[in-house]
Amino acid sequence: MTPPISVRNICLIEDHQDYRNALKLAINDSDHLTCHLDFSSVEACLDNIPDNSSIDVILLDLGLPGMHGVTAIPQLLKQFPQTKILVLTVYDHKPVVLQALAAGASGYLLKSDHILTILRGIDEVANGGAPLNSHIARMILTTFNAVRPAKPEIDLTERERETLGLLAKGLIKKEIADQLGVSYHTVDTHVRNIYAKLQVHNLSGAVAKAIHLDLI
Amino acid sequence: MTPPISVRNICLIEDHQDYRNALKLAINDSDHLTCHLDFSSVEACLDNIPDNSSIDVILLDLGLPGMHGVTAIPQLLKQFPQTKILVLTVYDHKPVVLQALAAGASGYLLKSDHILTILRGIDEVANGGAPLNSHIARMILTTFNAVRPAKPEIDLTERERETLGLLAKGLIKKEIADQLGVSYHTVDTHVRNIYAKLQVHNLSGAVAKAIHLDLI
DNA sequence: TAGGGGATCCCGTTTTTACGGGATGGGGTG
DNA sequence: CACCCCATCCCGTAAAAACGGGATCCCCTA
Repeated sequence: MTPPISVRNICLIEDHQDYRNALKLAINDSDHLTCHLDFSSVEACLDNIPDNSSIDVILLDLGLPGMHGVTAIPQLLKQFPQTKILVLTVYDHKPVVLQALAAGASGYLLKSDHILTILRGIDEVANGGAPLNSHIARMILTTFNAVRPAKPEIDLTERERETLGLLAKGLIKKEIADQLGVSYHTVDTHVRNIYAKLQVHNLSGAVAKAIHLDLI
Repeated sequence: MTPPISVRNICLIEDHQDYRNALKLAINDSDHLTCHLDFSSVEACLDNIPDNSSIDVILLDLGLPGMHGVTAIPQLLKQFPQTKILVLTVYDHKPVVLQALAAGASGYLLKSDHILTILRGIDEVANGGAPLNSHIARMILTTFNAVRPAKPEIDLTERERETLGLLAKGLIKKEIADQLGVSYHTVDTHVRNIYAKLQVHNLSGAVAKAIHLDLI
C-alpha cells in the first residue's frame, strides 16, 4: 500500500559556502531528497541552470550578493513555474516576510530552525504544504487579524452604504441618483449624512475612510 | 544553561470522549505538559472552570454540541485573556479556518496530524508561536496572495503618490498645495495625471482605486 | 543634441460639490 | 399620540473640481 516515494530535486541558493555545503550534505543524506544544484547568487542560478532541469524545490536565502532574494522570487517562478520556493533566511522582519510571501514563496523558515525542521519543511513544500517558522506564522496571523479589526460600529443606513459604494466606483451624484431612481437632492442629503457619521467633509475622505473601516 | 522548564497547564474542549482521553493521556505523559481540565462542550467549560485556574493553552475542537467552537473563541479569550487557544479539529474549510483565526485562535491543527505534532504545537503556542497544519498554512498564504494580486504595474510618480495620499486624508487641492509647498495648479496637474493613469474621472474613484490597488 | 518625462506654473469655463436652510411622508417607539 | 429617524424632495450660493489648452525648467537617455 505504500506509494513509491519519488525523489525530490532540490536547488540551493545561499551565499554562505559552509552553510550551503552543510545543507547539501544533509539533503543528500536523506533517502528521498537530492541536491545537484547549488549557487551562491540568484544570477548564477539563472545563468547556469540547465533548461531541462526539473527542480522541485528551491531553497532560497534572501540576503544575497547581487539580486536580493525577494526580488528573485517572481523571476525564479517565471522561469520555473513548477518549482516551489522555500525561503530560508535569517530575516524575520515583517515587511520582508510579507513581501516574500506575497511574491510567491511557498514557505518561510529561519536559519535558526533545526536541520530536521528544514528537511521536513522541504517535504511539506514538495507536497503542497506551506511550512512556516512559528514566529513567522504568528506574525502572519497578527497581520491577518489587524486587517480585520474590531469594527468601531459606524452604522450607515442601507441607502447610505449604497451611495457610498457607487461613489467609490467613480459615479457622480447625478449618476447615482439615476441609478437609485431618486433625485439629485436625495443623494446629496445621503452624502451629507455620511459626512456627519464619518466626520469628513468631502468625497475622497469619505471613500477612503469607508474602505478602511470595511464599510463598503 | 538550560532554563527551568515550566509546566504548561492544558485544557481540553472536545466532545469525542475517546479522543479526549487519548489526548489527555498523551499530554500527561509529557514531562512538561499537564492536563487537569477537560470538557465536552464550551458551556461546560465556561460554567465549571475555577476562576483561579491558570490555563496556558486551550485545545479547542470546533464541531461541538451547543456553542460552536468558532463562536466560543472570543468568549474564552474574554474570560481567560492570558490563555492561548489552539484549534484542533477535522474542519479544513477556508471560511471556518479564517473565522477561527480572525476570532483570535493562536494556531490551527487537524486531528489527522500526528500526536507528536500536536504536542509540539502546544509547546509552540505556549511559547508565542503559531503552529499551523501545513494545508492550513497553504490556505492562508493563498488567501494572503489573493489579497495582494499581481499588481497591474501602475506606477505613479512620488509626487502623485503623495498627492493621492493626502487626498485620501480628506484634504482639498488647495490644502495639499500648501502642504507640499507648490501651487494649486501643480496639484491640479498631478491629479489629472493620476486620473489618466488610473482611468478615472474624479477624486472618489481615484482614491478608491488607489486603495484597492494598494498604491497608498 | 534632440526628445521625453517629471515637476512646476498659469488662464478660463463648465460642472460638480458642499452646505445652509428648508419641506413631506412613513415607520417605529416610549 | 407625540417624537425621532429614515428616505425623499427642493432652492440657492459659494467653493471646489474637472478639463481644455497652454508654458517653463531640469534631468536623463537614445
